[in-house]
Amino acid sequence: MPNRFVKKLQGFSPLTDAAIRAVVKATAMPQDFGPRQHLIREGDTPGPVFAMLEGWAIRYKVLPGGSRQIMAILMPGDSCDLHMGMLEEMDHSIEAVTQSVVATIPRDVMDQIMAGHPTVARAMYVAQLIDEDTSRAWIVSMGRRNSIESTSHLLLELYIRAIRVGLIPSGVMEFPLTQAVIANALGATTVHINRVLQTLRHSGAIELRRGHLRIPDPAILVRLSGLNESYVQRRLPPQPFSRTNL
Amino acid sequence: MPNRFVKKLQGFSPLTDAAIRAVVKATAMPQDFGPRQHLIREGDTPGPVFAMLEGWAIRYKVLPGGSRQIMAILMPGDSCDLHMGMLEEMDHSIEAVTQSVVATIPRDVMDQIMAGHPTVARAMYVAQLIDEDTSRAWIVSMGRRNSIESTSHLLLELYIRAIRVGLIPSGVMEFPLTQAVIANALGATTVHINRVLQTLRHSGAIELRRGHLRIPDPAILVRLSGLNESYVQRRLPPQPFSRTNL
DNA sequence: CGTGTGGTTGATGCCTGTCAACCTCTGTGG
DNA sequence: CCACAGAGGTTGACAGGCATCAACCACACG
Repeated sequence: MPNRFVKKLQGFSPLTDAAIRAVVKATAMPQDFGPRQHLIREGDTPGPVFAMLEGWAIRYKVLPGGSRQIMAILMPGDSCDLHMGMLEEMDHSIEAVTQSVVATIPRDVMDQIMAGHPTVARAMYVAQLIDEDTSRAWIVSMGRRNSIESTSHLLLELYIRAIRVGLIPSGVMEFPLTQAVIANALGATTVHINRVLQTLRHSGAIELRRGHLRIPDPAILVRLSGLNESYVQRRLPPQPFSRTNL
Repeated sequence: MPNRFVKKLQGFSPLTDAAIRAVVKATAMPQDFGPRQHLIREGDTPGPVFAMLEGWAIRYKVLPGGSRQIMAILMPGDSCDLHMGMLEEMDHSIEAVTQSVVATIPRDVMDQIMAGHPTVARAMYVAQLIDEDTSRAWIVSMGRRNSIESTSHLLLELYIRAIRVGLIPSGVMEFPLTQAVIANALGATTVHINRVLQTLRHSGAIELRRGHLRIPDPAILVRLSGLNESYVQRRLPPQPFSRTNL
Protein backbone atom coordinates (compact mmCIF):
# COMPACT_ATOMS: atom_id res chain seq x y z
CA MET A 1 0.00 0.00 0.00
CA PRO A 2 2.56 2.63 0.97
CA ASN A 3 4.32 4.02 -2.09
CA ARG A 4 7.99 4.95 -2.41
CA PHE A 5 7.38 8.40 -1.03
CA VAL A 6 5.68 7.09 2.08
CA LYS A 7 8.41 4.51 2.56
CA LYS A 8 11.05 7.18 2.37
CA LEU A 9 9.28 9.34 4.93
CA GLN A 10 8.93 6.35 7.20
CA GLY A 11 12.64 5.80 6.91
CA PHE A 12 13.24 9.29 8.26
CA SER A 13 10.82 9.19 11.14
CA PRO A 14 8.05 6.79 12.17
CA LEU A 15 4.57 7.69 10.97
CA THR A 16 1.29 6.95 12.67
CA ASP A 17 -1.23 4.85 10.78
CA ALA A 18 -3.45 7.88 10.34
CA ALA A 19 -0.50 9.81 8.97
CA ILE A 20 0.28 7.08 6.49
CA ARG A 21 -3.31 7.02 5.36
CA ALA A 22 -3.31 10.77 4.89
CA VAL A 23 -0.17 10.74 2.78
CA VAL A 24 -1.29 7.74 0.77
CA LYS A 25 -4.57 9.46 0.06
CA ALA A 26 -2.84 12.66 -1.01
CA THR A 27 -0.63 10.74 -3.42
CA ALA A 28 -3.29 8.36 -4.67
CA MET A 29 -3.77 10.00 -8.03
CA PRO A 30 -0.32 10.53 -9.49
CA GLN A 31 0.32 11.69 -13.02
CA ASP A 32 2.58 10.23 -15.66
CA PHE A 33 5.29 12.37 -17.18
CA GLY A 34 7.38 11.52 -20.18
CA PRO A 35 11.09 12.26 -20.59
CA ARG A 36 11.75 16.02 -20.96
CA GLN A 37 8.27 16.86 -19.79
CA HIS A 38 8.06 19.67 -17.24
CA LEU A 39 6.49 19.19 -13.83
CA ILE A 40 6.67 22.93 -13.37
CA ARG A 41 8.60 25.66 -15.10
CA GLU A 42 10.10 29.04 -14.47
CA GLY A 43 7.38 31.65 -14.23
CA ASP A 44 4.73 29.25 -12.96
CA THR A 45 3.11 29.81 -9.61
CA PRO A 46 4.87 27.80 -6.91
CA GLY A 47 3.04 26.03 -4.14
CA PRO A 48 2.60 22.31 -4.53
CA VAL A 49 4.76 19.48 -3.26
CA PHE A 50 5.92 16.98 -5.84
CA ALA A 51 6.57 13.41 -4.82
CA MET A 52 8.46 11.19 -7.23
CA LEU A 53 6.83 7.78 -7.04
CA GLU A 54 8.76 6.44 -10.01
CA GLY A 55 11.38 7.88 -12.33
CA TRP A 56 14.04 10.55 -12.20
CA ALA A 57 13.72 14.30 -12.54
CA ILE A 58 15.97 17.34 -12.37
CA ARG A 59 15.61 20.73 -10.81
CA TYR A 60 17.41 23.27 -12.95
CA LYS A 61 17.79 26.89 -13.82
CA VAL A 62 18.59 28.49 -17.15
CA LEU A 63 20.75 31.60 -16.92
CA PRO A 64 20.29 34.69 -19.06
CA GLY A 65 23.20 33.61 -21.25
CA GLY A 66 21.44 30.34 -21.99
CA SER A 67 23.61 28.03 -19.91
CA ARG A 68 21.89 25.55 -17.67
CA GLN A 69 22.66 24.55 -14.11
CA ILE A 70 21.04 21.57 -12.46
CA MET A 71 20.57 22.10 -8.74
CA ALA A 72 19.17 18.77 -7.70
CA ILE A 73 18.51 15.32 -9.06
CA LEU A 74 15.32 13.66 -7.90
CA MET A 75 15.06 9.91 -7.65
CA PRO A 76 12.12 7.67 -6.73
CA GLY A 77 10.88 8.51 -3.26
CA ASP A 78 12.25 12.04 -3.34
CA SER A 79 10.01 15.02 -2.97
CA CYS A 80 10.40 18.70 -3.45
CA ASP A 81 8.40 21.36 -1.73
CA LEU A 82 7.76 24.38 -3.92
CA HIS A 83 6.59 26.55 -1.06
CA MET A 84 5.71 30.09 -2.06
CA GLY A 85 8.31 31.53 0.25
CA MET A 86 9.13 35.01 -0.83
CA LEU A 87 8.69 34.38 -4.51
CA GLU A 88 5.50 34.73 -6.42
CA GLU A 89 6.74 32.74 -9.33
CA MET A 90 9.17 29.91 -9.88
CA ASP A 91 12.71 31.01 -10.66
CA HIS A 92 13.63 27.57 -11.94
CA SER A 93 12.09 24.52 -13.51
CA ILE A 94 11.66 20.83 -12.83
CA GLU A 95 11.52 18.31 -15.61
CA ALA A 96 11.32 14.57 -15.85
CA VAL A 97 14.40 12.74 -17.07
CA THR A 98 12.76 9.37 -17.51
CA GLN A 99 9.21 8.20 -17.79
CA SER A 100 7.92 9.12 -14.34
CA VAL A 101 5.02 8.81 -11.98
CA VAL A 102 4.60 11.93 -9.91
CA ALA A 103 2.12 12.87 -7.22
CA THR A 104 1.28 16.54 -6.94
CA ILE A 105 0.12 17.53 -3.49
CA PRO A 106 -1.50 20.97 -3.41
CA ARG A 107 -0.13 23.42 -0.89
CA ASP A 108 -3.22 23.58 1.28
CA VAL A 109 -3.51 19.81 1.39
CA MET A 110 0.09 19.43 2.47
CA ASP A 111 -0.33 22.17 5.07
CA GLN A 112 -3.28 20.36 6.53
CA ILE A 113 -1.51 17.04 6.58
CA MET A 114 1.52 18.47 8.32
CA ALA A 115 -0.62 20.42 10.78
CA GLY A 116 -2.74 17.42 11.59
CA HIS A 117 0.02 14.83 11.60
CA PRO A 118 3.14 15.96 13.43
CA THR A 119 4.90 12.75 12.44
CA VAL A 120 4.60 13.76 8.79
CA ALA A 121 5.80 17.25 9.61
CA ARG A 122 8.82 15.80 11.31
CA ALA A 123 9.62 13.41 8.49
CA MET A 124 9.30 16.16 5.90
CA TYR A 125 11.58 18.32 8.00
CA VAL A 126 14.21 15.61 8.19
CA ALA A 127 13.87 15.02 4.45
CA GLN A 128 14.52 18.69 3.93
CA LEU A 129 17.58 18.65 6.18
CA ILE A 130 19.01 15.78 4.19
CA ASP A 131 18.29 17.53 0.91
CA GLU A 132 20.27 20.48 2.12
CA ASP A 133 23.11 18.16 3.14
CA THR A 134 23.20 17.07 -0.46
CA SER A 135 23.15 20.63 -1.73
CA ARG A 136 26.03 21.50 0.54
CA ALA A 137 28.01 18.55 -0.75
CA TRP A 138 27.48 19.85 -4.26
CA ILE A 139 28.72 23.26 -3.20
CA VAL A 140 31.91 21.67 -1.90
CA SER A 141 32.33 19.71 -5.10
CA MET A 142 31.87 22.69 -7.33
CA GLY A 143 34.03 24.93 -5.23
CA ARG A 144 37.01 22.85 -4.33
CA ARG A 145 37.11 19.65 -6.31
CA ASN A 146 38.45 19.23 -9.81
CA SER A 147 36.34 17.55 -12.41
CA ILE A 148 37.63 14.05 -11.78
CA GLU A 149 36.86 14.34 -8.10
CA SER A 150 33.48 15.99 -8.48
CA THR A 151 32.35 13.54 -11.12
CA SER A 152 33.39 10.60 -8.97
CA HIS A 153 31.64 12.17 -6.04
CA LEU A 154 28.41 12.67 -7.95
CA LEU A 155 28.38 9.13 -9.26
CA LEU A 156 28.96 7.82 -5.77
CA GLU A 157 26.19 9.98 -4.38
CA LEU A 158 23.70 8.71 -6.91
CA TYR A 159 24.86 5.15 -6.44
CA ILE A 160 24.45 5.37 -2.69
CA ARG A 161 21.05 6.97 -2.95
CA ALA A 162 19.94 4.29 -5.37
CA ILE A 163 21.04 1.56 -3.00
CA ARG A 164 19.27 3.20 -0.09
CA VAL A 165 15.94 3.11 -1.87
CA GLY A 166 16.49 -0.40 -3.16
CA LEU A 167 17.06 0.43 -6.80
CA ILE A 168 20.09 -1.77 -7.41
CA PRO A 169 19.03 -5.36 -7.05
CA SER A 170 21.67 -6.83 -9.31
CA GLY A 171 24.72 -4.64 -8.87
CA VAL A 172 24.07 -2.82 -12.10
CA MET A 173 22.31 0.47 -11.71
CA GLU A 174 19.83 1.98 -14.10
CA PHE A 175 21.47 5.26 -14.90
CA PRO A 176 19.35 7.46 -17.15
CA LEU A 177 21.51 10.60 -17.03
CA THR A 178 23.19 11.70 -20.23
CA GLN A 179 26.65 13.21 -20.18
CA ALA A 180 25.02 16.56 -20.84
CA VAL A 181 22.96 16.21 -17.68
CA ILE A 182 26.00 15.28 -15.62
CA ALA A 183 27.82 18.28 -17.06
CA ASN A 184 24.94 20.60 -16.25
CA ALA A 185 24.87 19.28 -12.71
CA LEU A 186 28.59 19.72 -12.17
CA GLY A 187 28.86 23.12 -13.79
CA ALA A 188 31.06 21.75 -16.53
CA THR A 189 30.79 21.25 -20.27
CA THR A 190 29.66 18.11 -22.00
CA VAL A 191 32.97 17.84 -23.79
CA HIS A 192 34.96 17.93 -20.62
CA ILE A 193 32.72 15.49 -18.76
CA ASN A 194 33.10 13.14 -21.69
CA ARG A 195 36.86 13.13 -21.22
CA VAL A 196 36.54 12.74 -17.47
CA LEU A 197 34.25 9.75 -17.82
CA GLN A 198 36.75 8.19 -20.19
CA THR A 199 39.51 8.43 -17.65
CA LEU A 200 37.19 7.00 -14.99
CA ARG A 201 36.46 4.10 -17.30
CA HIS A 202 40.10 3.54 -18.14
CA SER A 203 41.03 3.53 -14.49
CA GLY A 204 38.50 0.78 -13.90
CA ALA A 205 36.37 2.86 -11.59
CA ILE A 206 33.16 2.63 -13.56
CA GLU A 207 31.44 0.80 -16.34
CA LEU A 208 28.98 3.17 -17.92
CA ARG A 209 27.09 2.62 -21.11
CA ARG A 210 23.57 2.69 -22.49
CA GLY A 211 21.92 3.93 -19.36
CA HIS A 212 23.57 1.48 -17.04
CA LEU A 213 26.23 2.07 -14.43
CA ARG A 214 28.32 -0.53 -12.70
CA ILE A 215 30.92 0.24 -10.09
CA PRO A 216 33.15 -2.82 -9.98
CA ASP A 217 35.16 -1.64 -7.02
CA PRO A 218 33.77 1.35 -5.14
CA ALA A 219 37.11 1.84 -3.42
CA ILE A 220 38.63 3.03 -6.68
CA LEU A 221 35.92 5.61 -7.18
CA VAL A 222 36.15 6.69 -3.57
CA ARG A 223 39.86 7.25 -3.96
CA LEU A 224 39.37 9.26 -7.14
CA SER A 225 36.71 11.37 -5.48
CA GLY A 226 39.14 12.47 -2.82
CA LEU A 227 36.87 11.30 -0.02
CA ASN A 228 38.18 9.62 3.03
CA GLU A 229 37.44 5.93 2.92
CA SER A 230 34.95 6.01 5.74
CA TYR A 231 32.64 8.45 3.98
CA VAL A 232 30.81 5.87 1.96
CA GLN A 233 30.34 3.30 4.69
CA ARG A 234 28.97 5.89 7.07
CA ARG A 235 26.25 6.76 4.63
CA LEU A 236 25.25 3.24 3.82
CA PRO A 237 23.35 0.54 5.62
CA PRO A 238 25.82 -2.22 6.47
CA GLN A 239 24.79 -5.09 4.21
CA PRO A 240 24.03 -3.94 0.71
CA PHE A 241 27.36 -2.36 -0.03
CA SER A 242 29.48 -5.40 0.65
CA ARG A 243 31.89 -6.08 -2.15
CA THR A 244 30.11 -9.24 -3.13
CA ASN A 245 26.96 -7.78 -4.61
CA LEU A 246 28.59 -5.17 -6.79
CA MET B 1 11.26 39.71 24.82
CA PRO B 2 11.49 37.71 21.62
CA ASN B 3 15.04 37.53 20.34
CA ARG B 4 16.22 37.68 16.74
CA PHE B 5 15.71 33.97 16.26
CA VAL B 6 12.12 34.09 17.46
CA LYS B 7 11.46 37.11 15.31
CA LYS B 8 12.78 35.34 12.28
CA LEU B 9 10.60 32.29 12.91
CA GLN B 10 7.60 34.54 13.37
CA GLY B 11 8.37 36.10 10.04
CA PHE B 12 8.11 32.67 8.42
CA SER B 13 4.94 31.51 10.09
CA PRO B 14 2.86 32.83 12.99
CA LEU B 15 3.65 31.33 16.38
CA THR B 16 1.29 30.81 19.26
CA ASP B 17 2.11 32.52 22.52
CA ALA B 18 2.95 29.20 24.10
CA ALA B 19 5.27 28.43 21.20
CA ILE B 20 7.04 31.74 21.58
CA ARG B 21 7.50 31.11 25.27
CA ALA B 22 8.92 27.67 24.59
CA VAL B 23 11.45 28.97 22.06
CA VAL B 24 12.37 31.92 24.22
CA LYS B 25 12.95 29.62 27.14
CA ALA B 26 15.10 27.27 25.06
CA THR B 27 17.26 30.18 23.92
CA ALA B 28 17.38 31.98 27.23
CA MET B 29 20.93 31.04 28.09
CA PRO B 30 23.03 31.77 25.03
CA GLN B 31 26.80 31.59 24.99
CA ASP B 32 29.32 34.14 23.75
CA PHE B 33 31.76 33.15 21.06
CA GLY B 34 34.75 35.16 19.94
CA PRO B 35 35.95 35.50 16.34
CA ARG B 36 37.39 32.24 15.00
CA GLN B 37 35.93 30.28 17.85
CA HIS B 38 34.21 27.03 16.89
CA LEU B 39 30.58 26.35 17.69
CA ILE B 40 31.15 22.77 16.63
CA ARG B 41 33.83 21.08 14.59
CA GLU B 42 34.38 18.15 12.31
CA GLY B 43 34.37 14.93 14.27
CA ASP B 44 32.10 16.22 17.02
CA THR B 45 28.79 14.55 17.69
CA PRO B 46 25.98 16.32 15.85
CA GLY B 47 22.56 16.91 17.33
CA PRO B 48 21.89 20.39 18.64
CA VAL B 49 20.31 23.32 16.91
CA PHE B 50 22.31 26.53 16.93
CA ALA B 51 20.49 29.85 16.83
CA MET B 52 22.53 32.95 16.06
CA LEU B 53 21.17 35.69 18.28
CA GLU B 54 23.96 38.11 17.41
CA GLY B 55 26.98 37.93 15.15
CA TRP B 56 28.02 36.09 12.01
CA ALA B 57 29.27 32.55 11.58
CA ILE B 58 30.29 30.24 8.75
CA ARG B 59 29.63 26.63 8.02
CA TYR B 60 32.63 25.16 6.23
CA LYS B 61 34.48 22.05 5.29
CA VAL B 62 38.19 21.47 4.96
CA LEU B 63 39.16 19.07 2.19
CA PRO B 64 41.94 16.50 2.45
CA GLY B 65 44.21 18.75 0.41
CA GLY B 66 43.77 21.54 2.95
CA SER B 67 41.56 23.83 0.92
CA ARG B 68 38.47 25.22 2.58
CA GLN B 69 34.95 25.58 1.24
CA ILE B 70 32.33 27.62 3.04
CA MET B 71 28.86 26.20 2.53
CA ALA B 72 26.75 28.75 4.36
CA ILE B 73 27.03 32.10 6.02
CA LEU B 74 24.95 32.58 9.14
CA MET B 75 23.68 35.99 10.15
CA PRO B 76 21.73 37.13 13.21
CA GLY B 77 18.44 35.26 13.44
CA ASP B 78 19.68 32.32 11.38
CA SER B 79 19.74 28.84 12.81
CA CYS B 80 21.23 25.58 11.76
CA ASP B 81 19.96 22.18 12.70
CA LEU B 82 22.72 19.64 13.17
CA HIS B 83 20.38 16.67 13.14
CA MET B 84 22.11 13.32 13.42
CA GLY B 85 20.70 12.17 10.12
CA MET B 86 22.80 9.36 8.84
CA LEU B 87 26.07 10.64 10.22
CA GLU B 88 27.45 9.87 13.62
CA GLU B 89 29.90 12.68 13.53
CA MET B 90 30.09 16.11 11.97
CA ASP B 91 31.71 16.17 8.56
CA HIS B 92 32.18 19.91 8.68
CA SER B 93 32.62 22.72 11.16
CA ILE B 94 30.92 25.92 12.21
CA GLU B 95 32.87 28.85 13.50
CA ALA B 96 32.09 32.38 14.55
CA VAL B 97 33.28 35.17 12.29
CA THR B 98 32.53 38.01 14.67
CA GLN B 99 31.90 38.24 18.36
CA SER B 100 28.66 36.30 18.61
CA VAL B 101 25.84 35.32 20.91
CA VAL B 102 24.62 31.83 20.17
CA ALA B 103 21.89 29.72 21.72
CA THR B 104 22.45 25.98 21.68
CA ILE B 105 19.23 24.00 21.76
CA PRO B 106 19.78 20.32 22.56
CA ARG B 107 18.27 17.83 20.16
CA ASP B 108 15.73 16.41 22.57
CA VAL B 109 14.58 19.85 23.63
CA MET B 110 14.06 20.91 20.04
CA ASP B 111 12.24 17.69 19.27
CA GLN B 112 9.87 18.28 22.13
CA ILE B 113 9.25 21.88 21.14
CA MET B 114 8.50 20.94 17.56
CA ALA B 115 6.31 18.03 18.61
CA GLY B 116 4.38 20.13 21.10
CA HIS B 117 4.16 23.27 19.01
CA PRO B 118 3.24 22.65 15.39
CA THR B 119 3.63 26.34 14.65
CA VAL B 120 7.31 26.08 15.54
CA ALA B 121 7.66 22.94 13.47
CA ARG B 122 6.16 24.75 10.53
CA ALA B 123 8.36 27.81 10.92
CA MET B 124 11.49 25.68 11.22
CA TYR B 125 10.44 23.80 8.12
CA VAL B 126 10.00 27.01 6.15
CA ALA B 127 13.34 28.27 7.44
CA GLN B 128 14.90 25.09 6.16
CA LEU B 129 13.26 25.45 2.77
CA ILE B 130 14.64 28.95 2.46
CA ASP B 131 18.10 27.82 3.51
CA GLU B 132 18.05 25.31 0.72
CA ASP B 133 16.95 28.01 -1.70
CA THR B 134 20.09 29.84 -0.75
CA SER B 135 22.22 26.75 -1.16
CA ARG B 136 20.79 26.19 -4.60
CA ALA B 137 21.55 29.77 -5.56
CA TRP B 138 25.15 29.16 -4.54
CA ILE B 139 25.24 26.05 -6.71
CA VAL B 140 24.13 28.11 -9.68
CA SER B 141 26.73 30.75 -8.93
CA MET B 142 29.55 28.30 -8.63
CA GLY B 143 28.49 26.31 -11.62
CA ARG B 144 27.59 28.85 -14.22
CA ARG B 145 28.64 32.33 -13.19
CA ASN B 146 32.07 33.82 -13.60
CA SER B 147 33.77 35.41 -10.63
CA ILE B 148 32.45 38.92 -11.26
CA GLU B 149 28.92 37.64 -11.42
CA SER B 150 29.15 35.28 -8.47
CA THR B 151 30.82 37.86 -6.27
CA SER B 152 28.18 40.44 -7.12
CA HIS B 153 25.52 37.87 -6.46
CA LEU B 154 26.92 36.96 -3.05
CA LEU B 155 27.22 40.57 -1.97
CA LEU B 156 23.65 41.20 -3.04
CA GLU B 157 22.46 38.13 -1.19
CA LEU B 158 24.09 39.22 2.03
CA TYR B 159 22.90 42.77 1.57
CA ILE B 160 19.32 41.65 1.06
CA ARG B 161 19.43 39.31 4.01
CA ALA B 162 20.84 42.06 6.19
CA ILE B 163 18.05 44.41 5.20
CA ARG B 164 15.43 41.78 5.85
CA VAL B 165 16.52 41.37 9.46
CA GLY B 166 16.91 45.10 9.97
CA LEU B 167 20.69 45.23 10.08
CA ILE B 168 21.21 48.24 7.81
CA PRO B 169 19.73 51.26 9.52
CA SER B 170 21.92 53.84 7.81
CA GLY B 171 22.58 52.49 4.35
CA VAL B 172 26.03 51.28 5.30
CA MET B 173 26.25 47.62 6.16
CA GLU B 174 28.51 46.08 8.75
CA PHE B 175 30.43 43.59 6.67
CA PRO B 176 32.78 41.45 8.71
CA LEU B 177 33.87 39.04 5.98
CA THR B 178 37.48 39.15 4.85
CA GLN B 179 38.42 38.61 1.26
CA ALA B 180 39.67 35.17 2.23
CA VAL B 181 36.21 34.29 3.55
CA ILE B 182 34.52 35.52 0.39
CA ALA B 183 36.96 33.48 -1.65
CA ASN B 184 36.32 30.37 0.41
CA ALA B 185 32.60 30.86 -0.03
CA LEU B 186 32.81 31.28 -3.79
CA GLY B 187 35.29 28.51 -4.41
CA ALA B 188 37.89 30.97 -5.59
CA THR B 189 41.27 32.17 -4.39
CA THR B 190 41.93 35.19 -2.25
CA VAL B 191 44.12 36.69 -4.94
CA HIS B 192 41.46 36.47 -7.55
CA ILE B 193 38.68 37.77 -5.31
CA ASN B 194 40.89 40.71 -4.51
CA ARG B 195 41.07 41.61 -8.17
CA VAL B 196 37.34 41.08 -8.64
CA LEU B 197 36.51 43.37 -5.74
CA GLN B 198 38.74 46.02 -7.25
CA THR B 199 36.87 45.96 -10.51
CA LEU B 200 33.58 46.11 -8.61
CA ARG B 201 34.89 49.16 -6.78
CA HIS B 202 36.13 50.83 -9.92
CA SER B 203 32.82 50.30 -11.62
CA GLY B 204 31.11 52.10 -8.77
CA ALA B 205 29.11 49.05 -7.72
CA ILE B 206 30.38 48.85 -4.16
CA GLU B 207 32.27 50.75 -1.51
CA LEU B 208 33.97 48.19 0.68
CA ARG B 209 36.53 48.93 3.33
CA ARG B 210 37.27 48.25 6.95
CA GLY B 211 34.39 45.95 7.54
CA HIS B 212 31.78 48.18 5.97
CA LEU B 213 29.91 47.77 2.73
CA ARG B 214 27.93 50.39 0.91
CA ILE B 215 26.09 49.78 -2.32
CA PRO B 216 25.54 53.21 -3.82
CA ASP B 217 23.35 51.99 -6.63
CA PRO B 218 22.12 48.40 -6.37
CA ALA B 219 21.18 48.45 -10.03
CA ILE B 220 24.84 48.44 -10.99
CA LEU B 221 25.55 45.40 -8.86
CA VAL B 222 22.46 43.68 -10.13
CA ARG B 223 23.60 44.21 -13.68
CA LEU B 224 27.07 42.88 -12.93
CA SER B 225 25.61 39.84 -11.23
CA GLY B 226 23.79 38.90 -14.39
CA LEU B 227 20.43 38.75 -12.62
CA ASN B 228 17.30 40.01 -14.21
CA GLU B 229 16.31 43.33 -12.71
CA SER B 230 13.25 42.01 -10.96
CA TYR B 231 15.17 39.48 -8.87
CA VAL B 232 16.10 41.87 -6.12
CA GLN B 233 12.75 43.57 -5.75
CA ARG B 234 10.93 40.27 -5.56
CA ARG B 235 13.03 39.23 -2.60
CA LEU B 236 12.69 42.47 -0.69
CA PRO B 237 9.96 44.12 1.28
CA PRO B 238 8.87 47.22 -0.63
CA GLN B 239 10.05 50.10 1.51
CA PRO B 240 13.56 49.60 2.73
CA PHE B 241 15.17 49.17 -0.63
CA SER B 242 14.05 52.44 -2.15
CA ARG B 243 16.93 54.32 -3.66
CA THR B 244 16.70 57.06 -1.07
CA ASN B 245 17.98 55.18 1.94
CA LEU B 246 21.02 53.65 0.31
C1' DC C 1 17.74 3.82 -44.43
C1' DG C 2 17.51 8.48 -43.09
C1' DT C 3 17.26 11.23 -38.87
C1' DG C 4 18.20 12.58 -34.37
C1' DT C 5 20.10 12.19 -29.94
C1' DG C 6 24.01 11.21 -27.46
C1' DG C 7 28.84 10.49 -27.48
C1' DT C 8 33.83 11.40 -29.09
C1' DT C 9 37.91 13.89 -30.67
C1' DG C 10 41.17 17.76 -31.72
C1' DA C 11 42.85 22.63 -31.75
C1' DT C 12 42.98 26.82 -29.44
C1' DG C 13 42.47 30.28 -25.86
C1' DC C 14 40.99 32.33 -21.58
C1' DC C 15 39.76 32.50 -16.84
C1' DT C 16 41.43 31.50 -12.74
C1' DG C 17 44.99 29.20 -9.80
C1' DT C 18 49.65 29.23 -8.05
C1' DC C 19 53.67 31.27 -6.23
C1' DA C 20 56.03 34.87 -4.20
C1' DA C 21 56.60 39.34 -2.79
C1' DC C 22 55.25 43.49 -0.81
C1' DC C 23 52.16 46.91 1.26
C1' DT C 24 48.98 48.82 4.93
C1' DC C 25 46.77 49.05 8.69
C1' DT C 26 45.97 48.07 13.89
C1' DG C 27 47.15 46.76 18.21
C1' DT C 28 50.71 45.89 21.59
C1' DG C 29 54.65 46.18 24.46
C1' DG C 30 58.92 48.21 25.81
C1' DC D 1 55.82 57.25 21.60
C1' DC D 2 57.94 54.34 18.65
C1' DA D 3 59.17 49.54 17.07
C1' DC D 4 57.38 45.38 16.06
C1' DA D 5 54.20 41.70 14.83
C1' DG D 6 50.46 39.90 12.58
C1' DA D 7 46.36 39.92 9.92
C1' DG D 8 44.43 41.49 5.84
C1' DG D 9 45.00 43.34 1.39
C1' DT D 10 47.57 44.15 -3.17
C1' DT D 11 50.45 43.22 -7.14
C1' DG D 12 53.00 40.72 -10.89
C1' DA D 13 54.60 36.63 -13.53
C1' DC D 14 53.43 32.37 -15.03
C1' DA D 15 50.94 27.93 -15.64
C1' DG D 16 47.14 24.92 -16.15
C1' DG D 17 42.42 23.21 -16.12
C1' DC D 18 38.59 23.71 -18.47
C1' DA D 19 35.73 26.24 -22.03
C1' DT D 20 34.94 27.00 -26.70
C1' DC D 21 34.39 25.84 -31.37
C1' DA D 22 33.84 22.61 -34.84
C1' DA D 23 33.69 18.30 -36.66
C1' DC D 24 32.71 13.59 -36.73
C1' DC D 25 31.01 8.97 -35.00
C1' DA D 26 27.51 5.47 -33.33
C1' DC D 27 23.62 3.75 -32.15
C1' DA D 28 18.26 3.57 -31.80
C1' DC D 29 14.11 4.31 -33.95
C1' DG D 30 10.34 4.93 -37.19
